[in-house]
Amino acid sequence: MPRRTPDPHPGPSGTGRPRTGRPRSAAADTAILAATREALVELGWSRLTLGDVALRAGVAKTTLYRRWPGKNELVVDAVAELFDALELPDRGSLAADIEGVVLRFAAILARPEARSGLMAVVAESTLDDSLRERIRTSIVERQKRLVREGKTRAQGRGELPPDPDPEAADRSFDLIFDVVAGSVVHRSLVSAEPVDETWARDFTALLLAGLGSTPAR
Amino acid sequence: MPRRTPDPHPGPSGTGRPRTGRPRSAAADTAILAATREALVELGWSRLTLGDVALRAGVAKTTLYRRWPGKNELVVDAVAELFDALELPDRGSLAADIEGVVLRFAAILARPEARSGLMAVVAESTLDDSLRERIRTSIVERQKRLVREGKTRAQGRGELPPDPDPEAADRSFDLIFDVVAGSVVHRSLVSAEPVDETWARDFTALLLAGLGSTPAR
DNA sequence: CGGTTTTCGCTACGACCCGTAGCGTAACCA
DNA sequence: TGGTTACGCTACGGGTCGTAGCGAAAACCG
Repeated sequence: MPRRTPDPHPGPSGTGRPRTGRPRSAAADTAILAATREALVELGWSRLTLGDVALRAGVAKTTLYRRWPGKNELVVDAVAELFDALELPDRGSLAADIEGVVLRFAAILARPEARSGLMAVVAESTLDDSLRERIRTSIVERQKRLVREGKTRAQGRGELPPDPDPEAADRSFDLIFDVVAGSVVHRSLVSAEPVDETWARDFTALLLAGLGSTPAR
Repeated sequence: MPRRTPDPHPGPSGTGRPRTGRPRSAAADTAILAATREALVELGWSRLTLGDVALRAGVAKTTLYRRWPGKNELVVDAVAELFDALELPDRGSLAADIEGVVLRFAAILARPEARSGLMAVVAESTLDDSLRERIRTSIVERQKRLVREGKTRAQGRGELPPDPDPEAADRSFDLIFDVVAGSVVHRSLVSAEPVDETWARDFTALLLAGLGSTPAR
């Protein structure tokens, strides 16, 4: 179930994991990550303690520290699993696809474990390069696939013009990703107002046609 | 200098602040808020302690607790002051105005005290209604003025059509605010890539014309 | 099978921070 | 000059941190 060796936290000696000796329990990994999300729901980020997580997961606190360096990395992995469920629906038109993925994304962000966990680790990552890299590979890069998929699909339908060159295409992917994800996150977490069908429709209209055309459906 | 009585944290007795007795030191307020930002830069959110802030500010820890309920509220106020410096430049066209405010907003977000502080309090606010309200009034609502100002200015120039009714105008304000602020924040903090002139230009083009037209300048 | 290696659960520990209470002093007002 | 509130300081119980040390369990290997 864990999509990669959940991990490492390279043991005190050597880099690669040894192939001899007692293997680590995979069940413990899933139990710990589930317990982390559960604790995030009930306690939020600041009151979440690793001792409590270990208790919920039914493992010793030391076991937890053998696998993750600390709270930050643990929560990144726990939250990343939530976003892996995201998929891009094929509803026949670019507008309908965008509306669909916006609503699905918002549904994940509506869950308390995602709300309190995501922003907290982003905040911590501003002073921790390795944590930032972990977020990048575990969450950000993994979800950019949705933009690539959606855009090429729209180009195949003829709804969007092809990109002039690959370099411009990459810039375009990154820009669209930040605009879509950023807008939904900001609406949901900062403005703290619901991302409902009405908002998704208005947002999609703005993204497709820009400010120039008549706003508000 | 503090734009409102920095606050309350209503004393043990009564609601309004009494007009008798020794008044609170205004200098202490500014010193505490400055010390908070300083500590955010050096320590980040998680390692910031109120004892340390009090030490830097040259006040007793108890003084700090008499004015703010806790770390969350203190950081909200400390960060809010940073965003009050934001202004909307008048560069003659809607596109130039947007590019300008995006770059100014990004410049504030580039400061370490804003980066680590803002996301952290947003994370905490997901389980704390009063904190969310404090963020709303101290930061979010205060900056929406930029959108209102920019949009009405553009309508005056004839660059944007007038809104059909006030209710639609409000929805439009909120939408644009979330898109602009959210995109810049996401690019800057989550994707962790620079908001430079190139990105600001690309973003503005997308916001004005939408995905339909040829992307990438 | 006995030996090796690594993980696991458990306990205990010093270090740090929290948030509050208590007290004497300082500043302002009537 | 009293009355009232803010301030600095000290001290405290309570909680969490991250680590060390131990014996037992679980895999691999000759």
